[in-house]
Amino acid sequence: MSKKDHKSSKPTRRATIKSVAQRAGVTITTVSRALNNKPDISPATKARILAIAEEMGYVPSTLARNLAAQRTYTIGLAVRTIADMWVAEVVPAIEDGLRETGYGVFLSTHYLNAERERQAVKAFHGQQVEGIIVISSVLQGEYLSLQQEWGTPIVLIGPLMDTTHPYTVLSDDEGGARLATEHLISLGHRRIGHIGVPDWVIRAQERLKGYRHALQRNGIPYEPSLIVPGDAHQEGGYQGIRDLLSLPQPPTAVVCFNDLTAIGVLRGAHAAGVRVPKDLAVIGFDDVPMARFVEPPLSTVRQNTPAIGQQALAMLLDLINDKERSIAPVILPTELVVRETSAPTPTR
Amino acid sequence: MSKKDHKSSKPTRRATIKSVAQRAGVTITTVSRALNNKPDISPATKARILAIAEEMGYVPSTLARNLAAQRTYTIGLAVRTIADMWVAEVVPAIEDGLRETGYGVFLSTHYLNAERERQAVKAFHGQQVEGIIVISSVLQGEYLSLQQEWGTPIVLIGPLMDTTHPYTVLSDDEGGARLATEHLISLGHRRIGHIGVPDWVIRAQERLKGYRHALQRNGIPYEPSLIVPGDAHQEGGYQGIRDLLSLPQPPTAVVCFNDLTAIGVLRGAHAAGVRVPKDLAVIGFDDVPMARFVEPPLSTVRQNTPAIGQQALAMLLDLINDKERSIAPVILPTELVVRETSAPTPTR
DNA sequence: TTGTAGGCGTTATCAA
DNA sequence: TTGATAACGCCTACAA
Repeated sequence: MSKKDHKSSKPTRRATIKSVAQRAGVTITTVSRALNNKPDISPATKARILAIAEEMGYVPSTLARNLAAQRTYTIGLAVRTIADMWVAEVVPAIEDGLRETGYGVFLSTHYLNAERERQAVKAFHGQQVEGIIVISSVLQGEYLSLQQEWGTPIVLIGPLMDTTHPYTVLSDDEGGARLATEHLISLGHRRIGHIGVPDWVIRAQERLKGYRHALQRNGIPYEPSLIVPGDAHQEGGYQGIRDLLSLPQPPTAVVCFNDLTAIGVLRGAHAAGVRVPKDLAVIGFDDVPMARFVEPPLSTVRQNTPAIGQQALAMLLDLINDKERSIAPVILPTELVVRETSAPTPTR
Repeated sequence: MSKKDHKSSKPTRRATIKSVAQRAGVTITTVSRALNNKPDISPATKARILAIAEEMGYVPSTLARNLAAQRTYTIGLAVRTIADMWVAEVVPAIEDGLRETGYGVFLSTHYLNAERERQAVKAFHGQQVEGIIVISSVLQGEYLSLQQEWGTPIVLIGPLMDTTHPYTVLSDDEGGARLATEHLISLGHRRIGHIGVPDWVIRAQERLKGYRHALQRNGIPYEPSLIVPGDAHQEGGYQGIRDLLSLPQPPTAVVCFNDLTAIGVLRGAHAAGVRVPKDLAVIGFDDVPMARFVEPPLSTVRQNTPAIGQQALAMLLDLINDKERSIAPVILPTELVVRETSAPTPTR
């Protein structure tokens, strides 16, 4: 049994509005009216046509419909990768918000590669999407001109992006880091380390800023030796905590750029015979799924990813529908999640 | 600064083949030839037209092109949810395979809801996709007729599906479970429990079958009391192991339907004061990311998800291009991942 | 209430 | 080598 049996043996073409019209003995205009429940049609014929259409398995061609209407009801979604918790939480929010509207979603993955990202967005334009959302982007300073050239709204979200773009939604990273740091301070810690990432990651600077503000607000002097760079991965956390612990006066707590870094810290501390949270308090950022499964379960800061998706979509739809929109970025609050890696200082 | 500045200030309509033709003083036919580098055109006019098109920022309308050509170079991808490791591993494989071909991907999430799934697939048909891949499906016995009615190839993959559909790619669940069970047997275990899921999950039966075959091959009698149902979640594992441990002769090892079940077992065993792997060996299925982060790291069986995606795509493209295709399901091997929850029996 | 006819932006088939 | 013209499938005035 080959393909032929399933496909080619059925040379019957796809049902069109024309074929339905013929079968119903009316013109396509009438069928069109029935399908789009326009007023000017008798209930009887309408019902009859609908029944016939149903029976013939007729599904309107979006292609033709869109060509006529000069719209596509389609948006493009370019993501770093699908295998990422952040993306996995945002995309459903966008998709669900779109469900009611009848929009379709084109998906493309760019793996944080500039050329791929550019290609993906160009392909979307070729496909005549009405708007584009990019989740994590490495392109800098290109989107505004593309948006203008194409007349297609582009909204940027995600941990990596061109923050100069006028249409963005982001988490309050500064506030989140401040929350984390103040939590540790409230537990009595005064020597608090920070493991970040290289400077070019914009959001990292926000988080570092939040850390510094928290210290400042509480009259704790900022000490550069307590700041070490990481790499947003476990390795960086592992190495970072080793460095911090080898200081003459090591910190009693550490704020990490993200959960992966924090998990690296947990390992590094364990390897160095330092107990968490007894000897060292640790806090991450992101609340990745495995945060609750590490030993001990990680205290962290959670972003409201579904809300980010919703807001980004709302922004995009507003732009598509020519609604006025402030170009100020939408900034969403974060939430402290206290688990077991944060405890009072031993001395207290 | 409002949206207007970015979009509406550009009231110039999108360039069309017609406007390019006018500007070049030729007919659209000639322009079409120039753009699609057809033979019958003089190099001179071709160059001139191309230059003008470029200058006008002309991009052909995919909509019109597809309508005329009756092709869309687009496939539909209906997934259970994006926030699932299995999906997250398969989708990139499909996307990457498609990248070279110039096909676009429509994404839709159905959350294992029959009506949503039906709608998603119908929407794809409306969008005139050339093929559809459904990742995890609850629709039974519908796809074959849809495929025939629409003339659109449909390939099913994922842990849940209509196995009667002619075009499917799946993991060798039976073999995987056999692998897991034989691993435990080779460690000296003879009383091996099994925590499964309700019968209606087809793939679960395969896994149970693999478990039984392994016992049989090794001359170990099958004992129904060692088989308890689970729910594919932690709760089922937790409860299941409590039940098994309360047996007069509890098992020394347990094969779980999936990793979540196994993690539940780990908790249940811990709560009951049973040490893993010293008193009880545990093995899961799927190798979810957190499998390596639980304590102790979980032994499990991994599916070759990227290969599943690749095979599904290859199958779909073959069907689209009217290549002959066996209707036999493609079955891909699994791999044993030994970590620390499986150890020899204490008595040995 | 129903039908006619033109248009949406391309491609493709004939003629010229 | 170029141009007219008919699809493609649907929508929407305008007519009947």
